[in-house]
Amino acid sequence: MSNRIVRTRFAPSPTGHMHIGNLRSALYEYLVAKSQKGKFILRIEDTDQERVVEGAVEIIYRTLKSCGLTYDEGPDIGGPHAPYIQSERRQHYLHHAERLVEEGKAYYCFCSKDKSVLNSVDDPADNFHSYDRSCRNLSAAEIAAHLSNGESYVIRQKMPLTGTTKFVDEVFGEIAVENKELEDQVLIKSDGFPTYNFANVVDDHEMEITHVVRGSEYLSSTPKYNLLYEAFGWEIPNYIHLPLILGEDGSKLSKRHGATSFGDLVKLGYLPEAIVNYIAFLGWAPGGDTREIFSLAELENTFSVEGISKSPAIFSYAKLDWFNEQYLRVLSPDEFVEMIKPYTDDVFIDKVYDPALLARILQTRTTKLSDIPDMIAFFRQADPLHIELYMQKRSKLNPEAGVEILTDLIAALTNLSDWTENSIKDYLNAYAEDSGRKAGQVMGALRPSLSGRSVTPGGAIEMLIILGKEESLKRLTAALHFLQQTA
RNA sequence: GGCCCUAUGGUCAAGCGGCUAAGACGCCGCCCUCUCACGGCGGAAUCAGGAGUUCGAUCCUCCUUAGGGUCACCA
Repeated sequence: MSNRIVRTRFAPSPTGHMHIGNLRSALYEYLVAKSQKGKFILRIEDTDQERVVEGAVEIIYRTLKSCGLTYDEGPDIGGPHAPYIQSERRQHYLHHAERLVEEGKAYYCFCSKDKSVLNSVDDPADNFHSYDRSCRNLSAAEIAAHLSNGESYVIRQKMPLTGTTKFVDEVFGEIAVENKELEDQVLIKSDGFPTYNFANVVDDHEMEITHVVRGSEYLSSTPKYNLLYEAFGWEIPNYIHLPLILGEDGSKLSKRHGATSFGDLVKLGYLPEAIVNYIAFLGWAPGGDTREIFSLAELENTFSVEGISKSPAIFSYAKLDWFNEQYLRVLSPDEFVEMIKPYTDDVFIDKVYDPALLARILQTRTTKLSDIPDMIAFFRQADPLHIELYMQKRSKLNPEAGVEILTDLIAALTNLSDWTENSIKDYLNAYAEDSGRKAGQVMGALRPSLSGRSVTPGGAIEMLIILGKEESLKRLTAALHFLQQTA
């Protein structure tokens, strides 16, 4: 077994979006396999026909692709165990279940759905009781009678009534459960489809999955799976259960915590690489190494199961922000220009602007791409002016000084023929010196006049360039009029 | 409620019987600086509680407490 090639699988159900928890499972499944030169398999679990969502499978493909989690076998690329979609594997399940029936390890159950479902879901009296096993010991004649009536049925596994089932999880250690806690689980549903529980075991066995990696919400049902493996005489896989991801309030991460799907996060302008890097660290740490920025390839080299923690981790948007910033910062200027283009184009629309300069002032200031429009909206249209903008203690700027500075600068800049950073900078510095003002005061008068804001990305000079001479002078003039009328 | 799991700063966490208990995010302060950022430096902040075991417990055991998960013809 130890020499066997490691095979893991990501087995999502096509629900229409990729939840962060699912993606984290996929990532760890990938890493468990790839860190040991193994194979990573994608399998679609669509046994619940009532929940199939159009286009959901494509979202799964797209997400894995943009995260770099390439699989060695899967529905769209095939493989030795095709098909990789459970609904196309129907013939793989029934005969296995019937074999168990023949061997007396499973039985037909004719009880109504209502009976078994209502009995077990939340009872007002807070009682939780499982299926009463009333069909467990039907006689052959009774079964034949039900069958000839055309009654629908499910196939249930006969669980042992006594004893305990234990297994060793690679993260959580030994887990033991009393068999009497386990109910006679349904293997085949009345629509003929296998349950997830059953299909999962059959597929994992047939696809030779060696390491089952999944969230710890499956921990307590794992003994049921093991009992199935044992009933078939199949080898039980290694288990690696992952700690849960919680929302900031400590409850299971869900929509009310904000964006919780990969697609939502990308839409907000988080880079896939940053998301992957961050969720790799949710529930795992590389031990002595204090680095945090890891590419997927580096994770493949560093990852080990020993680093997985048992306690649940809280998903922190603040930390994700930091990761995203790190990835944004190390982009080359050209890459960054390309990346923000859709957002900046949206603001400038038909106006010409200098994308490279804009990118330069944004790159160290951007947390996530979707923040950009608000940060630069004033380039399109300045915010309304307020007199407070011209009252700055540190630079000793007041409205009177503002009037003087603007008056001087409008005249001078109008005559400045070389509208470039260097030339404007030289002029402004000279002006500050000549007029006996601090540069901060001059710039302090320009910033709000050009933007209507006291805080802007970049400095006054960059704004002058991006806005262009004409627009700049227009805004400065408007600001001067505002000050003259208000002050 | 039964069963299962978890417990180091606000968050992610290193630690795996002996340490002034790493590091990161966030927060605060200082420096840099035309604002804000970036960058640099510094600071506050943690072993849930109680019994054991041991010469010695963050680390091992038990109990308590607090969280979480699970009890479907959903995955």
